[in-house]
Amino acid sequence: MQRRATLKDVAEAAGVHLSTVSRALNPNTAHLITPAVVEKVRAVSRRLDYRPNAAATSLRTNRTRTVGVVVPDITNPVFPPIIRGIEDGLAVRGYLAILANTDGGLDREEEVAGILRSRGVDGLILASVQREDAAISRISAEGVPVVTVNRRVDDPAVSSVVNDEEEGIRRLLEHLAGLGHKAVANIAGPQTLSTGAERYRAFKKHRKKFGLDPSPGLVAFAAGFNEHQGEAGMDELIAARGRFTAVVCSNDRLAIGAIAALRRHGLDCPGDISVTGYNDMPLVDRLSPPLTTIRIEQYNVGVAAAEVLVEMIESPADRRGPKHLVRPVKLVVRASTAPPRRA
Amino acid sequence: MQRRATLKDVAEAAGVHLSTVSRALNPNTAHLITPAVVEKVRAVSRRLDYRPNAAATSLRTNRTRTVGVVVPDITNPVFPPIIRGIEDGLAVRGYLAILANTDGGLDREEEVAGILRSRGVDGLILASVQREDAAISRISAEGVPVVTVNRRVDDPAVSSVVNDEEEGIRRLLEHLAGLGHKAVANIAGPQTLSTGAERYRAFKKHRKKFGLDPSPGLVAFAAGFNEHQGEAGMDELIAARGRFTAVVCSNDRLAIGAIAALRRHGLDCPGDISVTGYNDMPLVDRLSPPLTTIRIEQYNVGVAAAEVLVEMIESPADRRGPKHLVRPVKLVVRASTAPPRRA
DNA sequence: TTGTACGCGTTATCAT
DNA sequence: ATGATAACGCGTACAA
Repeated sequence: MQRRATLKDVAEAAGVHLSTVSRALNPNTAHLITPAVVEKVRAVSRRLDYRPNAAATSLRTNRTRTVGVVVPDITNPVFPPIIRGIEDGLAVRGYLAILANTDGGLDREEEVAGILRSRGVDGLILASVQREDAAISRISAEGVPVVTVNRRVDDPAVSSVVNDEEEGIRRLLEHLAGLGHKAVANIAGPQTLSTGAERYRAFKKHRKKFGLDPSPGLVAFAAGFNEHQGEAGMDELIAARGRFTAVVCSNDRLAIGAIAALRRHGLDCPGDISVTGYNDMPLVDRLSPPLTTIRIEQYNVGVAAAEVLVEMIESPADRRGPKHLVRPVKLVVRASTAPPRRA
Repeated sequence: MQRRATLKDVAEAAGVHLSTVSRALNPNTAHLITPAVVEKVRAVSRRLDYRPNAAATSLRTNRTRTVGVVVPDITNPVFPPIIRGIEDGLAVRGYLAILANTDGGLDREEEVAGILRSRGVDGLILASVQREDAAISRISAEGVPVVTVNRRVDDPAVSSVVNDEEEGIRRLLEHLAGLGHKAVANIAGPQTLSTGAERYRAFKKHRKKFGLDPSPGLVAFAAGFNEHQGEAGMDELIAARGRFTAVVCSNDRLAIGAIAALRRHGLDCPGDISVTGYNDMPLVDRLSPPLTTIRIEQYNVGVAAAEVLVEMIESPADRRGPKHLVRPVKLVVRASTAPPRRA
């Protein structure tokens, strides 16, 4: 493993001073140098395969061109497309992503953010936040560029890129009402997460607008966005003995669990009960039945978050207002929804 | 954004010399310092929330405690669990992962590896390699710690952590033969990838051992590990008009496509044709029919790769032999396989 | 046991 | 237009 070439090596080989090389190689300062010299330096640098030492650069500049990306769990199918968008969005701007998982814990998130910060990341993209997230508010207030993605914190000072939750739920209820459903139940997600809370709020609001049965027994709250909680939620709805012909689930995984529970109770989806999801995760189009759901622009949400963050990083700290982007969503109708059975 | 505390700040606050602080805070050198002083320094350091500047440290030590993780596409459901294993394996050893996607291109992989190296990563974990991968062989030969995961390169000098492909295919064929199948077709994966090649080799070998029909018309080669190629492969098998009652697919995504093609041809799985996958990706247990497949220890493979890499990084360069780990696999029988229909 | 001093590879300021 | 030089924050060989 031979030593990597440094500025000094290039300078000696090119017969100029080290600082001349530095300037010639830096696009922002190359104009200060005689074109011929620039050419020569470039040639030598290429010949020696010179690569700037990132550690030295960031020691000087206080920049790493690296950002921390924090997710609850990369294994959750919602996140990979978002992460991919983030990485691509960062890459075109010359940034790299360090990825970390928190498993949803608030303290673990703070710990991870700390580790990332001491590695000198230029900013943080967080998919792991809860609505009340004091640590994140504090970090952001300290001037660290931060943007949340997919979810947001209640504190409006923290930038975010999220999906149009209200419109998604509205479209689902419109679809179900259009099919003739009068009583639509809801398996709501965790209310500590903006996604769970906003979808639930939208559910209540638009249920009323579409004239659907407002009985409180038609709502079950899931403690987490997973299949197990979806099963439990459906069990709860059935045990409450309310009458409903459709269930809006706060995300796809809850819907998958809900459908499994229906099956366990000898009920057919969509024959007896229609079920909807949210997110349009990979493979939900291949389930049985294929899931009617809301497609979010997972990839674009990621790209947008990267853009917002890089802009924050590269703009002067003083005129950095928080930015809040809301991405559009789309209704995808598949076979898990059908008109209600005639009474 | 107030300035972060440095060694100097701590030294002044503690009334000792900067180098004393450095030693006191470094576990390897703390024993050189009077316990009382160590205590005091630690206290002050905590009070000032001192965090070593990673750039400065790595400028001195030539270490970043960061490794590059290169995958074809994080969006492919096979990879997230592996990546999660890698990250957890790295984290406990104090390393962080920078993630990058290549979309399968060999030149893009080399480019990415270059970017990562110039960021000073201590090593590389590659899930993206092809069997012939000159760039990787060269990088590894230059002394950069490298380990491939899930796949391997033909060059045995490059360390790897892979799954027991032969045993997986053997178990599948044993299962199918046990059900009474006599003619089992194969949708083989890309032969440029070790997974595709090894599974195909094992298929030929064990097909013979189990006395199954060896007709060449019973094999279709897929150009990629995706649903689309699975459909095309099944179309090809059907068009070839060979007789078979089961199809072993080189991975789950091919199997998903194959089942879709069967349906398109008016055939039932497993009624008319049994189908098997490989990998046991998330959600394949919820498909219709739930997929019989081989479960690989995705998470553990990742953890093992992290271990191997860190060991390479931290052991003296001279006695670094390549290491090759093969992880066991498990047959998971679900509903996509059944006895052949009576002739 | 602790202090001194140098250098890691850059960027940026100053002078020429 | 280019050269000299200080400084970024840390680790460590050497001296005391």
